Amino acid sequence: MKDLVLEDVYVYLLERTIREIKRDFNRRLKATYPDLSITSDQWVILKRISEREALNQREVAAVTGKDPASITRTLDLLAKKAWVERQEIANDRRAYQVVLTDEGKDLVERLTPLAKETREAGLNGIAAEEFDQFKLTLNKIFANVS
Amino acid sequence: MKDLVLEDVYVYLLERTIREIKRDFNRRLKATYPDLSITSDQWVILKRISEREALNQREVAAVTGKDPASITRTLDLLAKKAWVERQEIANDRRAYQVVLTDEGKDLVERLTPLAKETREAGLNGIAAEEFDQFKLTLNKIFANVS
DNA sequence: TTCAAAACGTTGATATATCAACAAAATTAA
DNA sequence: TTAATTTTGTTGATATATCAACGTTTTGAA
Repeated sequence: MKDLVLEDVYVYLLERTIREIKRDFNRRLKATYPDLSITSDQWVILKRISEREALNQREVAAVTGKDPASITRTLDLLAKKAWVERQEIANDRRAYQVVLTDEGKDLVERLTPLAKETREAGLNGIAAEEFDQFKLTLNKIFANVS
Repeated sequence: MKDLVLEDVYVYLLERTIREIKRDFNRRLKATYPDLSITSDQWVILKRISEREALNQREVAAVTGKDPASITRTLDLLAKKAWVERQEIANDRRAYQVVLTDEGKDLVERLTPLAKETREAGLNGIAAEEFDQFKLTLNKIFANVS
């Protein structure tokens, strides 16, 4: 096989981009809230929960694109920090309803602008059509390998 | 902030795509070599080493886009499997030269077609110009957040 | 209704990522 | 040359990903 230039290995490009996006978010976080200890993965979960009325852990996994096992463990951490609660569901004793505490809601309020900044910084100089095309290709790749 | 449709959250799109690419590779691996135990991260490291004459761990980290600490640990695993060796460097006692064993070289030979398949499967139906544009945008995002 | 199958969440094992702290060695500056 | 700085790799702590196995509960089919 002919060797691929590193920059043609798109898994590499994808991974390094994600890594930097997360770092960028962490930098902004630390700059604004130096004492707040939250990872970008935890943030995504909190944010997604905040956007729904009610959802169980399987649904949290679905809307974040994460594994149910990871969700279990991360929710443990988030619950320990008192940002989320697991509530029993009347008609299904297998599942929990996951909700934000008041503190969790407050946190989401405060951090949402940072997340927005991170997003906009990443998309700086990229027109809407270009971004649309980008998502299109990305989704093609996703569909191809799924 | 106006809510983002999940499919507009590009970190989510990027992550799920990477996840599926890795899964796809694992599926092909298991189908062809059911008893071979190697992760896609380990594979990338082996492959990159195979492409160079000589490199130390810091350089392995660089060409794979990974953290030196991760490289240390993954090389431990690869060495235990006798696919790589750390060789002393004459004029620098801090560093190791990382090389493939014969077994490692053989493995790379055997798995390279699978990697190629995975790559081509992912890019199926995506023209060269479209892929170029995709990389362009991806690199813009990377540059923006770096 | 009963029983098999599916759904939901948890846990264990293993691999990896990240960051900080560290030791040893090499390099640079004074 | 000596001393400060940088480089290289390792280790520890913590978080997350993945997959399999599992217990409990619910659902669906016979």
